[in-house]
Amino acid sequence: MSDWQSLAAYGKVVFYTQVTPNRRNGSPARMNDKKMMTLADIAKLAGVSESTASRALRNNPVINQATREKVQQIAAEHQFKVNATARNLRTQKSYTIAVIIAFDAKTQQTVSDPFLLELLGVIADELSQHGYDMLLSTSKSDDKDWGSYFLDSKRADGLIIIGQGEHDPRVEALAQTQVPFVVWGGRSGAELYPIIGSDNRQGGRLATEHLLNQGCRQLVFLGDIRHNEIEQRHLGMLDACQAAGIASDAVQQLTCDFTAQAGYLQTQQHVFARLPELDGIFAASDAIAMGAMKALLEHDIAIPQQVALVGFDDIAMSAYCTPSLSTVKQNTQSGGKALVSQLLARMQGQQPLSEQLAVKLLCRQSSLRRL
Amino acid sequence: MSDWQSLAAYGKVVFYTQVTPNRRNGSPARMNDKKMMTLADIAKLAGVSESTASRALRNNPVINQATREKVQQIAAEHQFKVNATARNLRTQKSYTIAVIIAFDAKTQQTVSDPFLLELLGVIADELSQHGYDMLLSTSKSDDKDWGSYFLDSKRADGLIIIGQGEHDPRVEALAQTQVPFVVWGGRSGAELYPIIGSDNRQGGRLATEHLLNQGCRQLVFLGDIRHNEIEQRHLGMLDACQAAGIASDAVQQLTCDFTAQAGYLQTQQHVFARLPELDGIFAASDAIAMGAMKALLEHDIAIPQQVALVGFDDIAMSAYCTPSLSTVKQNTQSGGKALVSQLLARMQGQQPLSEQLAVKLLCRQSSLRRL
DNA sequence: TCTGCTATTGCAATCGATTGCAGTATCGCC
DNA sequence: GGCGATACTGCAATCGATTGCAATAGCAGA
Repeated sequence: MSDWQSLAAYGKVVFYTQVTPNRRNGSPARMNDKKMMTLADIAKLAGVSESTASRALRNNPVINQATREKVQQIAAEHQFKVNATARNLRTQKSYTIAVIIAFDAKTQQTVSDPFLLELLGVIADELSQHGYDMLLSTSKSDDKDWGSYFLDSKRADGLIIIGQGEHDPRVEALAQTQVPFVVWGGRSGAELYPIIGSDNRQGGRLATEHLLNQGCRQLVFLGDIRHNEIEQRHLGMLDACQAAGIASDAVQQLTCDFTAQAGYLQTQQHVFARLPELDGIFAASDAIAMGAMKALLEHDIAIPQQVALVGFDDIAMSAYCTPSLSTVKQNTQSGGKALVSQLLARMQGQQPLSEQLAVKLLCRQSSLRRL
Repeated sequence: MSDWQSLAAYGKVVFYTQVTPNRRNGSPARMNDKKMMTLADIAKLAGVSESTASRALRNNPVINQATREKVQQIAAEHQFKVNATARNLRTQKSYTIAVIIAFDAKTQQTVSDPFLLELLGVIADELSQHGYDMLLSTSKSDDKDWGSYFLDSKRADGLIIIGQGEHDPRVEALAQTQVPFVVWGGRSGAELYPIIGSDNRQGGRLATEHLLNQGCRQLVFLGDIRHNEIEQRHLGMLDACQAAGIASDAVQQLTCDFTAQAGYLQTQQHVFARLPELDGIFAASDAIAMGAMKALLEHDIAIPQQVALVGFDDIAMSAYCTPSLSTVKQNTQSGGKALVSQLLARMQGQQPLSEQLAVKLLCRQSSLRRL
């Protein structure tokens, strides 16, 4: 922001766009878009009643085949589109799912974590494949509580909540409702709603086992364990240590936001002090890991020889930093699919399911000591 | 995808979520959410007519202050939310803007470029601040043409089209309509619709001047100039070279998608051949630049001493790779704001404006030869 | 020719909120 | 006490599509 102050001088360049008079209404004979076609117009043109027209357009077999085709053809000719609002009102459905990206109240920043965005993309595709539109909301101006805003107002038929889910009272509240929703995140235990997420604990275990295999003995965990998912990753780390007979005080946990910057700062402030004993870092996200990597490299600490580093997520950049980042890959593809299919199932009154998706360790340069 | 085949063995773990009987309908006395409150219910409870209730809720001053407060209070007590569908139908507005991320038909991949996603976030915030909902659509299943799908069906009141805009016939077609829409991208000349974007040519110029200042003389441009924005960046590069009296054949342009992978591959395949003469690379995006950086480092080419590198966008990671990436920063904040405000203005019948936003060169390690 | 079906189509109510216009108090003032 | 103005409220139409139920026509079988 302040970065941009120097630009005040530039100002911004504004052009007046040349506009066509907008009366390019096709050939003179046809007057296509006079006002806006309604079903009634189509019915009239086809010489049938509105009800017949409606049924014909929806391909209701009770209507004579010939009639159906005729109506459909006329509708197509006039590029008639059913008014979604009217339909929604009548049918009491919106064919829309609201996706809510909830994030920290403190770091009032816009959705940023690359992983979440990747997941978001998958969800978008998946929803559209099922014929649903997607209403996106970053719960910044969230005085309005989501549930009622989207559901009671009939803006959406269901909710998908993603975003690093610190225990959110609003979600708990939703669970008391019969609102259909699913959450991306980590299972904390006995939630009353379906949670889809990676097997974070297993991920933490895999990453840590790998670090231990590489000979690391003094570890740091970078991440905020107040978040369910992160807590699970941390627990997985402890699991692995315990299994390997490593003393629990050999693992230090440093709280850290989901940004490269946070990873960088935390590393500078707390990690260097523990050198040279410290020899392994497990970061709760790739962004954090990349920040840590930067800090380490700046201080000429060899990665992975001196300190081995593993991240989480496998964002696109991970393979392209230097050294390339070892990480625990989350399967966004099946994650997005699961979220959508569970929600849809739930909307049809089925029993809600939680799913925990398998993860996979990708060993790259940042942690592989023996080639 | 194939990455995941090995996981078939894992399968996925599924839990049955324990569900409360859902009849936790508050205290026995009050029965809140029997069916679903409607305006009529509120009116009845308040002892006024529907029309009065409606006006009261909208704070229409024609209604007695006391009446208004009473109705509002009752509505609040019962957590009544106006049915958006009904309102939209009646008022013929949806208070919704559709954001369309159009992308290459060939690289059928989901929205991925970090820059676009950042922009998307800003737009989301901005829209919600103006009281609009945001309908997000990745134009993958785009047999349905956007314009009619969203506008004619009254799903949205306006369109924002972002995504690396290769000349898209669909956009041109939209311009012939009176559909309100704005586009993020580069000006190609005489568009008939408002385009908001960075001053890409200036950006290209700045980046190139900087490279030349650092002593580079043989340059490569990595990017697909069929995209307006990229073409402008390339033109800016040529501008700078010409101004500096550099022969135009000293600049080679290599077509490249918007991914780190593409940047990596192109660098491997075509850049190495031109070493050691080649001494500067200007990449059309930071992702591309990071791919190129990876390839260079793998071949032990010193950055910036041997080859200096500049990207474009200033995505979050740019500052945290090693060496940190010099880049041309686009101002997503004002970009998003401009898109929204122009669209809203246009929807109110105002003359559409195009805007070109100032950019800023950030010199970091990847190009700064003298410290 | 009459009855009973079946195949089609249309009538009219409905979804829930908004709003132009008309109706009813209430009040001031002559 | 009477009249017009002012301040509120309510009636009823409307937005555009969907759908239960009734209506009509056509046809076969008795």
